[in-house]
Amino acid sequence: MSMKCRERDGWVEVAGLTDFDPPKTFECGQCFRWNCQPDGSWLGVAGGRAARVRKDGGIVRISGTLEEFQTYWREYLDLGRDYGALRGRISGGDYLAAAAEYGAGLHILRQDGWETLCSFLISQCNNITRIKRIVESLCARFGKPFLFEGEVRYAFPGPERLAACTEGELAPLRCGYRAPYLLAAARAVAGGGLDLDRLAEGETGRAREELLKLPGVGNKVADCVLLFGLGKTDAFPVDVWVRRAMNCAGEELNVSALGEYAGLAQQYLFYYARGIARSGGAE
DNA sequence: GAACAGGTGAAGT
DNA sequence: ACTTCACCTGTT
Repeated sequence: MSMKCRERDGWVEVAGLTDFDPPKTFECGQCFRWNCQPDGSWLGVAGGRAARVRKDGGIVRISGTLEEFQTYWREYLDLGRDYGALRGRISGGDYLAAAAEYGAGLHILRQDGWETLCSFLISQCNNITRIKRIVESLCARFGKPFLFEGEVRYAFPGPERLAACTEGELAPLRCGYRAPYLLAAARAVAGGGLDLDRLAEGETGRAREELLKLPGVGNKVADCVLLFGLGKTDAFPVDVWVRRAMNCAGEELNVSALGEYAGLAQQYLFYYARGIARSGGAE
């Protein structure tokens, strides 16, 4: 897998990415700030900046400079990992094989831990539309504004900013009983009691234990934060969709045997199960 | 209007 | 250890 990049007309063009599919990556439920635009590009905000991503033929285009690509987007989009090779090593029966085939091109984004924690606290018992609305509202109210393509966008607010809020100030977000969870998480991170960067460097199980201490963080949210926000590819979040997929997959699928990249298998299962449901098939 | 939606935590068996 | 229920809100 070789990747060739060059900068042209405000975009970075990357050739040779045979296993990166923007729609699958942005629609597989891991992120909430990427949206498909009328022109077919995906517009997103991450790391206090914004970009468009698109793929035409075999060329992936990411707006911005080569410098920005090399220092941020390349890692964020996890373009250096050979997903094709990983997929070849996943084994767990016919259902998982079909799911992996279906999800080929999906990448696990290397998102910010704090943003991921907040996003998945908000996600509980919620649908994607509302999750996205609440996250955007949170950013618009408390995040740092910046210009992108002449329009104002908002960075995800840092833990210090949120820690300074009262529950009343969060009320307009309409996130209901999740508001106190956000505040507690913000205070833990801003106060230094919870160091997400340090957790990312340590062992998955240890990081999980720490996350589970937060109110509103159970197994599902903790595993999503580990996988999407702390780079722990062995984390395996189980939600309603994955549960359904696992029922279909039967005993051939042994989660504990999936090992270091169990999380990738989880993403394939999630995307497959939900994709089938959306296209009207049985679960 | 009731039921439900990508969960959690407390309380009851 | 396993089951049931309330939790805030928006949508069907």
